[in-house]
Amino acid sequence: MKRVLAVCGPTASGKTALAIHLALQFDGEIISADSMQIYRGLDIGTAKPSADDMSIVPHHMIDIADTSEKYSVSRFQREATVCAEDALHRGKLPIICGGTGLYVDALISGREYSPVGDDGRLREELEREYYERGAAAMHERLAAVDAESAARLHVNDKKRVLRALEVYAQTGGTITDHNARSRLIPPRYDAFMLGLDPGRERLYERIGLRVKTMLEHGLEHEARELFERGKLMGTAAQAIGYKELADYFCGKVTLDEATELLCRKTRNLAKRQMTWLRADDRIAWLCYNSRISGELTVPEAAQTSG
RNA sequence: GCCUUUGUAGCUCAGUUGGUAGAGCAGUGGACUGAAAAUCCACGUGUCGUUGGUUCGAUUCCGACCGAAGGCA
Repeated sequence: MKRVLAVCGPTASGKTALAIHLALQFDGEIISADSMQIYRGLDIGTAKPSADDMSIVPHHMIDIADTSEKYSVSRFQREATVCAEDALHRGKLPIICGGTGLYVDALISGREYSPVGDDGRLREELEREYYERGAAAMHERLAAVDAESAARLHVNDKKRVLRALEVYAQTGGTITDHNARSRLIPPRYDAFMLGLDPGRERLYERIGLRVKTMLEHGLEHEARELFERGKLMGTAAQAIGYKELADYFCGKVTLDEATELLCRKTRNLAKRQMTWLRADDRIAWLCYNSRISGELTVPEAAQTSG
């Protein structure tokens, strides 16, 4: 089976630096699996690799969408697979590097997403009904057609309840069936997955420092440009940093408050990322040593544990 | 110096007409199949500022003291 490498870890754990070292050592190319680095213009706030980094090692799946576009896992799966295949054909080692666990998994595992996407109209309609009739009513409706999904999903899990209803309405089949079939598809790559875990305390400290650096590097200016041009829509509007600063530009909060919120949201994100990664037993966790700069060397990377 | 307000969970604050207290946020754990930097779920003992008094019983009433904010001199 085709072999690939994956570098996983929460935000600010040093993935980018490690991936570049590995790419240089093993003649690899980096495939970013990050739902926000996808977007052109979200540079500082997403800690995108520098132009230098990208000139040393080829990077894929970065700057491929406009911030006004919708993006989705399924599109990522399609496009990133093309990149990985292309790299393999050229004899390069694909190194998947990114903090979006769902995207990493979408590329490695065989799992396929439901053939139907977000049909704007239908989703709008479901949303409207959700507000008119309430969460319980929608959950009950799901239970009538797909009892398993209903049992699995919490009544308040609006996003997933609505998606399950959407899939049923468009395909006539349940998402439960689709998922079951999807699970049987073998993985598309033999992936060796490395995990980076600095530990909670150190991670939070690094996040604080990173936010400070981002602001020094002009995050406010970058965010203001996008904000004033009304360019942040859909998925990109969810990007941490940009949305907090937008509240500041609107005068809803002070810059200090926005900064504090930015740090907090990033910490919340890192925690969720760790929850996702911990549940993945394919990951080999690295010994995270005292080199907190993130400049891990390859021999250190080879010292896997767990 | 006097008067008023105020002191309850890491933070912001509810509350108990006297029977030792609860929300939001933070934090921790978990989930996650076309929004995933999103979304959802679970977890709340803290000398109720200190110290006397009244009371069967006080965080709740009264006094003193300490801290904070405001007002008057």
